[in-house]
Amino acid sequence: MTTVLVCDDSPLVRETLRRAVATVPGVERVTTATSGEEVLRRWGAERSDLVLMDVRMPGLGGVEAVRRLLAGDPGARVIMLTMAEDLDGVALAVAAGARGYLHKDASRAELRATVSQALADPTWRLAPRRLRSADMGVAPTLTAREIQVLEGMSHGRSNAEIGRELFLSEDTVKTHARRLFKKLGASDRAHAVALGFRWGLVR
Amino acid sequence: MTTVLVCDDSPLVRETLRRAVATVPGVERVTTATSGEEVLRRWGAERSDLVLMDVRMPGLGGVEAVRRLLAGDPGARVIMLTMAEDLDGVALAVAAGARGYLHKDASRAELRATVSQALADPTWRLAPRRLRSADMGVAPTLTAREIQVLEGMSHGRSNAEIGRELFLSEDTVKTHARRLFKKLGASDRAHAVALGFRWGLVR
DNA sequence: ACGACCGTCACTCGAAAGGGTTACGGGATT
DNA sequence: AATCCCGTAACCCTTTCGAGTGACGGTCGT
Repeated sequence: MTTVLVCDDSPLVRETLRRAVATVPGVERVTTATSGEEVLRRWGAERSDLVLMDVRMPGLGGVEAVRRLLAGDPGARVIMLTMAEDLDGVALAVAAGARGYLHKDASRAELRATVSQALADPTWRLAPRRLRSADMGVAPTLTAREIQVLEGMSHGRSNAEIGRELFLSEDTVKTHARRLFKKLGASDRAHAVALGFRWGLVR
Repeated sequence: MTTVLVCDDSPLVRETLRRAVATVPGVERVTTATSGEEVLRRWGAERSDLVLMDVRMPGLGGVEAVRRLLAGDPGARVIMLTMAEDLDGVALAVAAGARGYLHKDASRAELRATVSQALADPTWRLAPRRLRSADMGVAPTLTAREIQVLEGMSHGRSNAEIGRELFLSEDTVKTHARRLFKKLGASDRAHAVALGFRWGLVR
């Protein structure tokens, strides 16, 4: 019985991953956990062949979870999930024994390929993958202009200021703003900036 | 005789690093190499206590150089140098046995601190350095209330909504908002949310 | 060639936001 | 005791935002 355990605190990401992993040939069961603590708690009773775990989680972080998991079971295979370019987190997790990592905005195909390979080869290590966001149905695609406007907002610029910076009229900036709000599902600029950070669109 | 080996193909970077490392207390000699091949070639004759090596180098890359170096001498201590956010390179190098990494745009102080620590403690591994925050100092301290308000903003709530949620008047929310803006140095709520994410105050 | 976006700009209008200021009771700190 | 910060609340006043709407030329894919 080949099982994969997906661990992420965000229900949205968790479900997306679960569904994607479930389509990998050979995977018979996908279980989920919402925290590192839960993974450790359940590991004794019910092990998985592969664990996909978020680097950043509240409470016990992904790195520490990997460390403890491998301390108890050196054979466990873990792939870390990372939102943006989380250098520290990934490096620490790999040092702790994670087999590799995946960006959360990887395509479904890439995700499946990596999971498939990790399951097929028990000695598999680190096939880094960086990819697009659109395929996961998670992160909205903003145009270059919209991202520029969003970045301006994240720096505390007013629409007029952003306009001067980008040589646009304030009205044009407002149009871009409205469009990116709609795409992100944001109710105002503060929300948009937050979502931008959460999707890794801005830093 | 404590010696450090700096390996980078760019003369400019190499010299800068050499001079910086030379000022670390306890370091008696700093040698340089321009390629992974050179490091391996000279390692038999003349070992160093610590190697600083660029991840990206022409010919034998930094990752492969680390792998081969450690294959011949498992006790060798290597810190990788990386230009930008080179997730793949760093992860691979760490997997290959590198003790840690440093951004090339790290401050002199950061570099020296890391080298110093690596030399002092032979078991040293991965003291991740987040340089974004390094030059900013320390995160401002927000009160619990202020963080609640900031979180409300990051969820796209208006002041009135946040007030209803926290059983406060809108005016009180505005007061908290104004105070947290001042603490963060934010010009508006969007900026405040961005700074909150950058400081790790909200997620 | 025909939508579907994208980038650009304009106008209106009501609803928020944000600055300044004041105030008062309570902790904590000095 | 004096002071500083916090939590609460209110008032005024100006600026900014955001929604709605319309428009026009360009590009891309079908």
